[in-house]
Amino acid sequence: MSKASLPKPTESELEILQVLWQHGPSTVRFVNDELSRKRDVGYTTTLKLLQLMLDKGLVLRDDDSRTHVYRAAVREEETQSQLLDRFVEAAFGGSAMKLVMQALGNRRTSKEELRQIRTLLNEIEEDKPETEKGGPNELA
Amino acid sequence: MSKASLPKPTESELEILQVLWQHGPSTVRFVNDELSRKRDVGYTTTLKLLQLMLDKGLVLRDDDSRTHVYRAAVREEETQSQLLDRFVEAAFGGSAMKLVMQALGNRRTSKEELRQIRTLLNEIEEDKPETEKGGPNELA
DNA sequence: GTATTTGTACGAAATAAATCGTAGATAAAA
DNA sequence: TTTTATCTACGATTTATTTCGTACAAATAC
Repeated sequence: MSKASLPKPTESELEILQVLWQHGPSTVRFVNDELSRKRDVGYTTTLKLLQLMLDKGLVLRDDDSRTHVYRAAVREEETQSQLLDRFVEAAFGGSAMKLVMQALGNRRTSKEELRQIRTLLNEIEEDKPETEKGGPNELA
Repeated sequence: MSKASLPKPTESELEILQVLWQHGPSTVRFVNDELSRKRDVGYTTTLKLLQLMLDKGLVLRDDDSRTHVYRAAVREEETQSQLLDRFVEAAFGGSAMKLVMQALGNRRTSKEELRQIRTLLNEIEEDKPETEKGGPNELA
């Protein structure tokens, strides 16, 4: 299995992955511009990060032209799921329920969102584990 | 506000906080024994960590007797909430909904847990925020 | 053609986190 | 009392992460 062998992205790397997930394959320049919208980052810092991520296998790149194009090598939901497991373990002592309750309790949730969750709950309860086999669910 | 000024605990520090939250005020020895159940940690490592956490204000200590007793200086739910915010931002691009959906979707959830969530959803919808005020909830 | 801009590579410094060893004090055991 | 165990303090090392400077190649502007 190659999945599990990929290293957990650091927080900075995650930021970059977010950009790639959201915008698709991008140049260093573009990624850096995106990151710069939030905080101050040097161009070569972003470049270096992407190079390290390439080494780690977190991204792939097309270097046919001088200006390289990077794209995510890991899937968003998979990565999130993996990080979520670690986070639940670290911060909530393994109780995903506690986390969900807090996430729901601590912020205002719209009617629509509540409806979505109810729908999901129903699906889970109806115990139809093979609704969309294989891949992660396509919700939200 | 002093709340927001407390630094975010690292992963190791969180492990220690979990012990203190779960067992109450504890000696270094006890904390270390607890941590050792999961992984290999040297006694002085745990000691040092607790000392650093004291500096940061994450724990308090009673050093009346030679064997110091440490206790959490931050509340569990507050800390979790704070970490949750950061995590949602970092890993889910700010979408708490995505996180909840994944947390629910990606693992087997018991009938009882589903019931609890439904109850919470009802409370949220009915807009009665004071069901069980004050104390930590007894869930999970 | 020369200068300027834009790009990659990569070493190295700055920062943060975790781990451990050793010293010295106190307490408990022998 | 002497020895052994337990405890705190704290410096130093290791490892991970982030950030940046400099060199140099290629493209673009003048």
